[in-house]
Amino acid sequence: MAEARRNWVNNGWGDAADGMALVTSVMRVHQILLARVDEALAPLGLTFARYEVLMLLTFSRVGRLPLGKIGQRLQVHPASVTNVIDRLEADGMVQRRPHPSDMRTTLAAITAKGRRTGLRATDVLNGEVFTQVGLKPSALEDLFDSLADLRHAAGDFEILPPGL
Amino acid sequence: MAEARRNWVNNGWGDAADGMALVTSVMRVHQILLARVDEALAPLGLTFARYEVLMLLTFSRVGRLPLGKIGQRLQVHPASVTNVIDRLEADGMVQRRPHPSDMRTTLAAITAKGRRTGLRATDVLNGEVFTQVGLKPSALEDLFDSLADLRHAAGDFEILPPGL
DNA sequence: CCATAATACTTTGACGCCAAACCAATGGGG
DNA sequence: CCCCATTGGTTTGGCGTCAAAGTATTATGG
Repeated sequence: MAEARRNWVNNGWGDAADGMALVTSVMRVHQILLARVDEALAPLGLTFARYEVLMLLTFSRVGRLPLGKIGQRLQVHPASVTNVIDRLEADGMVQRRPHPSDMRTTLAAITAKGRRTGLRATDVLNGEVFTQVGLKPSALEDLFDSLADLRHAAGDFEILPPGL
Repeated sequence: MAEARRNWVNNGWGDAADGMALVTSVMRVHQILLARVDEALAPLGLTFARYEVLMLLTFSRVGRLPLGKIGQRLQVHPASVTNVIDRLEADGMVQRRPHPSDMRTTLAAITAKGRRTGLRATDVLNGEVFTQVGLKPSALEDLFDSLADLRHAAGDFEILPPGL
């Protein structure tokens, strides 16, 4: 990593070296954290993608959302949503239901098993990952803020739910 | 994102809220940056994974490395290396060669086309991504340092090449 | 010196992500 | 009122990642 940065500078790309190093760094940290999360979730039959959907539904008022809404909130492609919901449904954690008035849209409704599993997954993640990042609380907050700056600079806008 | 953090606090998981927010944030930033990079590289027939291999070979003394070494340096699974090299070889940017003394190992050797494409890709990335992260240089460095701290806390050690 | 362990790569299979093409249903504008 | 654009999901196909099993080859210990 430091070596790559050196190579950049030595080739006259010094103005881009820090950006390159940052991008590489983010890729690596992502890889590390995702591995930690997925390892912690594996015993519950979940992945991070599935877990995110479960929690999104858990925190929704009625425990059900249109697939499209899920994609928007989690910022993933519709095809990915279809895929994840397929698997959650196969595991009985979610159920597809028709939308009462719009026959185009499909609702994903979380089941009792889905809620149970999501709750247990949260306990595991809180204990094994989220509280074990390895940075002092203040450093952790600063890091989050910097990443938020980067997201905003990239045009990543918050999609607030109706009523917030 | 801020909403998810609120949900954590409201459920008595306040001690894990910042860690959760950080993990989510890293996932999102990774998604944003990878999309930027792959979009910039697409016209050249490259992806970030392929680009990394190309640059690793470019900066190696003789332009050739054992596949296993590539996996170690880039921190990816051997199967991923096989996969990426397959594609680079199909595009004529790399060539598999037998190791002179150890018949088990395969060397990946970069071709002239590989070097050309890697160089052009670097120009594009430097101009369109690495210098356009959207943070002040100082903020960018701080962010990199924080991520480095996190990596080190996670036991991510540098694998220096022989002679550094 | 040979049987066994370790190393290097490939294959297969599962998962995630995205783009493009494809249906089904809704909703305007003529 | 009907045609057509838009919206919502699914399908297909391509790419990347990893784990586990399989094949070769090298290295080692009895």
